[in-house]
Amino acid sequence: MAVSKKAVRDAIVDTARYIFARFGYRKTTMDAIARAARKGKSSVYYYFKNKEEIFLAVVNKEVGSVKEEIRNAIASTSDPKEKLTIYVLTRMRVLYRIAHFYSSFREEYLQEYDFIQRFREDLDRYETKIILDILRDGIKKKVFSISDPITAANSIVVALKGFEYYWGTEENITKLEKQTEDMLEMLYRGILKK
Amino acid sequence: MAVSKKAVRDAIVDTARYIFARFGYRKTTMDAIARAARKGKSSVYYYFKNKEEIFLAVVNKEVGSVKEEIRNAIASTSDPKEKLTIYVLTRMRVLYRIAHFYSSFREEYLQEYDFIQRFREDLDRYETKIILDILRDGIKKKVFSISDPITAANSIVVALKGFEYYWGTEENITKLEKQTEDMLEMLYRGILKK
DNA sequence: ATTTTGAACAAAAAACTATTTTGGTCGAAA
DNA sequence: TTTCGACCAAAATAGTTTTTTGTTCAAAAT
Repeated sequence: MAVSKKAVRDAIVDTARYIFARFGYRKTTMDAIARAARKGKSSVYYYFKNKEEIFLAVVNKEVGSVKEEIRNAIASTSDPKEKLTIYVLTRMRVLYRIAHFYSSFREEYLQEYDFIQRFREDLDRYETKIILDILRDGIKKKVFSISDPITAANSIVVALKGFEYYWGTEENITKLEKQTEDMLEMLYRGILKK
Repeated sequence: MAVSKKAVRDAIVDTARYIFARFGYRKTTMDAIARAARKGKSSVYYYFKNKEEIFLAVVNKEVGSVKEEIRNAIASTSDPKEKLTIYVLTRMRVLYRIAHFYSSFREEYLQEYDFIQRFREDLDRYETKIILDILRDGIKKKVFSISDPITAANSIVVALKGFEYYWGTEENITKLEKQTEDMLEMLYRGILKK
């Protein structure tokens, strides 16, 4: 056992990631994955039950990376306002980058696969929880004034979803970053006169 | 000329609306439209150049109705805050209703048709303008305090887009209404402590 | 003059068939 | 324990025929 089973599995996941990104789910073949991983096709089946399991592994790892990247970004400060800003901006950039990396999926009928739906819901819950934590911390530290943090967190998640539409069309991220900062400013100050 | 040419045209548009809603764009046939309008297939061509022109007429009328419904709704008050609330809630309800009426389009690959894209952009500009007008009026009336109303209007449009995602999945509108009101509350007050 | 329609036709979609590719299995070899 | 060639059924693709559909047009009806 020169290399561990897990190491080979991980290597396959890493190469599969590029194949999936370039060809989408449907047009990616097991043979292509195997060849890219310098393995026989049936060897791949020694590590994975089927195609869906490979894809799930890819997505799982991707989600893990996203969460870690965001976690690292918001760890840089303890100021709630700053933390929320960094969270929202990082989230926007990371998801924009991923949407462009997996660009081939745009022309695929994604809603067919219901495990995608489940991942979205999972990510939504994760987002809501992070935001909620930041909001609660901000309330405790007397930075935020929010009567119902859970509701507020949900609203922020919904509002951030609005950017999704532009990931496909908008080619340069600068505008989106500006737009994100603008929305945050509004969120902080509100628009009502005191 | 018992009935005007325009009247017949309008009647065809009205019946075509239901056919398109039930079958989507691609699966709607000229023959089906003609039969539903109690006309020979070639008679329809006396009123419309082709299939796309009929569909465009349907969409145009729909957009007109939406705009009118919203215009009527926000005419009920002159208070800026109330007006913005009514606008956002009405918009949510109207678009939710339309998304459900044209439900067959969900399984159609809509992005193929670029005239749909143009309608979205048109509606976006319309929305931005309405919101901007309300914001400016609110500033003048010392109800709102906004440094850059154009930017704020854009941000609100983006945030409202977030609801779009739920039109397909969410079956009862009550949750969405509640969610909309929550988001508005946050928009008004902001979350920062003064 | 305006409106309607049946007949006709090219283009597109659908149905069908033959062929190839692909996901997945298994037993043997390394 | 890991790799892989051989194999198979199912699915995708390519190729062909048949049917449907969008559009035109000249003639008939109003």
